[in-house]
Amino acid sequence: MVNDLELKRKKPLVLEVRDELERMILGGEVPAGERLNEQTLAALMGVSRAPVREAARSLEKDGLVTTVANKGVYVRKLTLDDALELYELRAMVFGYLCARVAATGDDQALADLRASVTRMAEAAEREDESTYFTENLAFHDKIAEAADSRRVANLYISLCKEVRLMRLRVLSGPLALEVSNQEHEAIVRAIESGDIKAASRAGSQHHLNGKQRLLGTYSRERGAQT
Amino acid sequence: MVNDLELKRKKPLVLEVRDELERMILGGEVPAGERLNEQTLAALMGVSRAPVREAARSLEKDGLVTTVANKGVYVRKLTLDDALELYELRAMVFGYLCARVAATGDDQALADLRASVTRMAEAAEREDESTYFTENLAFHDKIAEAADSRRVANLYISLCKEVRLMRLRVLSGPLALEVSNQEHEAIVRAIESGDIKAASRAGSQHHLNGKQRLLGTYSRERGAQT
DNA sequence: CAACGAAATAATGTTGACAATCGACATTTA
DNA sequence: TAAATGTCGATTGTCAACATTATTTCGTTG
Repeated sequence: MVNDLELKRKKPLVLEVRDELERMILGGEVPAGERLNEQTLAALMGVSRAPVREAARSLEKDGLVTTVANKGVYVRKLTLDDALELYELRAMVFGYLCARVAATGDDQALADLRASVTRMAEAAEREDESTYFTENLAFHDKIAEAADSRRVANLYISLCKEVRLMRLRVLSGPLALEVSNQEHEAIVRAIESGDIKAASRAGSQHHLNGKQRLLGTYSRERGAQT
Repeated sequence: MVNDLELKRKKPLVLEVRDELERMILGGEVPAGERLNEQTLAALMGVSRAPVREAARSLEKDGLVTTVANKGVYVRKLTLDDALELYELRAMVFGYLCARVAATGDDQALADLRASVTRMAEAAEREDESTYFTENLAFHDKIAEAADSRRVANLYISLCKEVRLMRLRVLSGPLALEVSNQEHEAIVRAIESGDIKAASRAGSQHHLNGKQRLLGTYSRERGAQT
């Protein structure tokens, strides 16, 4: 079976499958707790089970799925406590990354970060949550890249994906976007000033504030439901 | 005792292979940077290539090996900078774990920790580095367990294994053992007192001190070599 | 003699088939 | 009727063989 999709593939097949699965999970196409059937997925993507297995193991590495022996892999279900822990862990790691960026100051990276903040400000102005969401992810990825520490950067990116499992739009409403981007602004300023401690604090605080926002939305939802 | 073997066989084959590979790597049987040949290892252990592949991917998850597409998996080679970063990351994560143990205070766990410190003190007294080394690992694992946060605990255990890739005996000499165990004592005291901040500080400081000890041995070695 | 290139070699990537295992349902028995 | 047990179906775990890719070797050529 020769199709154009096969001709298009330059990347290893496992990565294709991995990205597709990740997209399905983070996009919410498969609900949390759902089991991923190997041969069903393999047939769906027109590949064998082996790449699907490997991709699933790769996703497990990022905490997106959990594997149970002889039973299969399940989309991870996050409890509120799990999420809160992830926020604290992310805060620590992100603070570290920001500190490193401040220490190794790269002009090009800083310019990119500034531009990203500007784009987010514009999106916030237009109340364009979708664009803000995408640009927000890119901003954090840029900092991870600029920190020049692949090990920690990968960890941070993993943690961000894990959090997305909850599928909560903590950043909703024009005010939330505005406040969030002010924190980005503070982070960039701290990095620009070269103040390592300040950069660490600003980075940590950003995610700790996110944790508070999460708690806020949760208690509001619980209050509204009951 | 054939039954014991049969029962042990119940353990998933992949885990058997994984543990064996991990032992070989951390034990130094295969040097850093060496390529792991799939079929050679498979033949060596009397299994197929599939379990070896999966085990290798599992080790990659823990940062012990790196995979290069179409080339194979290599035992990870740590630079000094990598190691220093790992020490800082470990310090943050361990501080978090200690804080959680202090917050959730479990009497049984605390008793175990105290007993562990006592055993290390005895080993240090006897200048029994091997026993101290083993008990030291167990002590840190116990804290990770007691923190009741599997996600972070797994991360911490991974980081510890990664550091061991350098195969440096930072803890050598009776004085080093003594000093190190005083830090353990301080950690346990902080946890017992329920002072969350103090526990976090003591935990972090323990690994930051380890970082300094690492730097010390490195500069000494470099000085001796040149 | 050096340098380039093609064939040979050896390794990983991928596949389909077989075996082991688990959960569910049916059957038997007290 | 309820508990225990046996059987069946579905799914993961494992294997050996094939395809593809990277490396090495060796012969040819400038």
